[in-house]
Amino acid sequence: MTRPTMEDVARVAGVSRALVSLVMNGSPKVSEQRRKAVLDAAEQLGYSPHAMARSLASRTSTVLGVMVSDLHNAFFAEVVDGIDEVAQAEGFELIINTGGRSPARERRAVNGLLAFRPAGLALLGPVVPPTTLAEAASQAPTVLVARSSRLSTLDTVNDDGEAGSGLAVDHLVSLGHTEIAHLDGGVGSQAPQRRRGYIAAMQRHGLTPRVIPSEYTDIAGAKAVRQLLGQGPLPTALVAANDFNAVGAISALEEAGLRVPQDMSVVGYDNTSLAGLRHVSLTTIDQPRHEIGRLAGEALVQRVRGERTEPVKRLLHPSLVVRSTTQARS
Amino acid sequence: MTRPTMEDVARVAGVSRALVSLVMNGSPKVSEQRRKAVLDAAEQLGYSPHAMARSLASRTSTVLGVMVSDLHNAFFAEVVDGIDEVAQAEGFELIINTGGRSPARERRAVNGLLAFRPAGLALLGPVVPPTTLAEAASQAPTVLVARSSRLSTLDTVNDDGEAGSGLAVDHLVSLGHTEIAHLDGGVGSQAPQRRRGYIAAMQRHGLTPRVIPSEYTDIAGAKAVRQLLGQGPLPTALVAANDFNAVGAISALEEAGLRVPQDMSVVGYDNTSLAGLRHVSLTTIDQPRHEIGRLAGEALVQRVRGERTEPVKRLLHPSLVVRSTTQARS
DNA sequence: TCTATTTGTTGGAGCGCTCCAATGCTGTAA
DNA sequence: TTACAGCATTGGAGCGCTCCAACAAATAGA
Repeated sequence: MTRPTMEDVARVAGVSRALVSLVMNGSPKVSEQRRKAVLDAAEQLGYSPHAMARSLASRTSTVLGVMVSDLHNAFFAEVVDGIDEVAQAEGFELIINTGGRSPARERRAVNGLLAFRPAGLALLGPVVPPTTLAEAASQAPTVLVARSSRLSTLDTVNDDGEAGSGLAVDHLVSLGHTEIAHLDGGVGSQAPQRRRGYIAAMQRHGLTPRVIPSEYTDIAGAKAVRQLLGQGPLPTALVAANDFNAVGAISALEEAGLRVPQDMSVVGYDNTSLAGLRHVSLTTIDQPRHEIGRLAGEALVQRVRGERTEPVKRLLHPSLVVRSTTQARS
Repeated sequence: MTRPTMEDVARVAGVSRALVSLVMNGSPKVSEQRRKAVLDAAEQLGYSPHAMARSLASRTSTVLGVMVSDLHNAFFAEVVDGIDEVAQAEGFELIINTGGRSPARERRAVNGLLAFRPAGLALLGPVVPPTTLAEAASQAPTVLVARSSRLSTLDTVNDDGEAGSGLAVDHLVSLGHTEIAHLDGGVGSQAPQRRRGYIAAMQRHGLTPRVIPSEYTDIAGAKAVRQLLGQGPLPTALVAANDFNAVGAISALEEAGLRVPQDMSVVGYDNTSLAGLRHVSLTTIDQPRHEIGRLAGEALVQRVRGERTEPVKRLLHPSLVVRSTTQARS
């Protein structure tokens, strides 16, 4: 199981180890004849360079460390996919671990990544304190996803949750709605931004905001609606905290004999695969998850290459996806 | 940005580099006094060992390579999560890349992982030909997930798709159903197993199988049902290819004025987050995704440690999750 | 013709670590 | 006293590679 080394290839090809190194790195100053001899020998022996030895000797790294706070979450899985796309295109490898939402575990995860002296670090939805972020950033170029930070050593990439809620409100207003309530995401990440965006948009339109406490689950969405039903005058439209919350809300509405969208329009948030099902067909706000990943990857690569030293704080524009749960006010 | 090395720590602590190495690896034969001096020096300098240098020098690796054919797929994301759990517990790191469902890209992905001389390799849903699998397995202990192989050098971990469909049929039969059709998954992975399981279970109960061609999407599920509606006598129950297919089927049934489960029982497959939504509340078959990941991780660790040399072919038992889309035949 | 320059090739040092044989040391038995 | 453990500690070789200075050979310029 012991694999051939550069030394072995050199011996078979009848050249020096240094020449093999040049060939492996595609140096132009190698004669065609020798290059062929080396490649043949490598092929014959089944040789491929040892990435760690190369990294050690060259004092460079092609590894990007990725800490995912929660891989269960489809959002992060798609972000990783976006980072991976850039990494593959630019010749980097991803080394991933997860933090399990606990600051202590997350810290250990980040240190585990740093032990590989990665070229860069991407932290997806980290829950560690800012000092830990600063510490990480001092060891390797770092990009933060789904968490903002004012630290000037960190790049950040985020969805503009405020703008997203604004889009939802604008859409409903354009359909003639004026009584629009928001089912709040509570402690969920991005929930404050979404609430602020909702309130700001309502005020911009001269309407009165109405925030119903809820959470990022379908159960909570249903509960919030049942509560709303017992509270006097109903709104004609809902801006839900996210898609799950929206689906819960819709089923509670239907149970109460209200039809969506005839009696109530509902907008979700996230454009999960759920929203696209024809059975659900939910009007929602699309967060460009893959794009977020790609931008995070690109930000990292730029820093690693020294093409940029200024921090980048990117706020991505979400977009409205109109499906069948919204219609003009009757 | 250049980090301290063992040499630096040794100088500060006033000991040799070798002693620092012993301390870092928790050797028992180091005096308390020196150990403390070393740890203090390390702390002061912010030193942490260089994982790649360690790996190179010790000729061992703590890296597990994971090739995911498709990270978009929630199934694989959860499997990775399971592998990660074992890896963290056993002191391994995961290095991940994706194959994008193309054999050529997948091959490159696997070679990229092998360049790091990982201790083991996990291939999740690979589409490469068996020879490539054999090649990979000859370089590092390898476990295959969501793909079977008779190769004796490979461990495999799979869900028992045949048993899963069998559970669905048994459940429906126990509810008094005899006209049970299967919406087939076509070219989807595991679809043949599910079909075979359905047919075998029907025959076991002395019933006539009826397979309707379809696919793993809600659109296809709806289409298959519309086709079924125009084809004479209806079954009273459906075993769908997967959850998405089932949801599509249900919405087509409802559009046609049939109620689920009163007029038609429907069973899904996969127990995705979708199925659990109260709005959907789909009776389905649960694949132990996390468990699959854990077992894959464990299989790998065992091989890496040399605790086992025999190949392991694990077939996990899926389980039935009864929700609201099935009821006794009226 | 002889010296410069270019081109292709090579040996060796070194990346940060581990591991082994060898070292000095203290304590105990003869 | 000498011999011999037993123990903590150390120097050095080496993991597989890169990179640099040095080199021989071929080419160009005078």
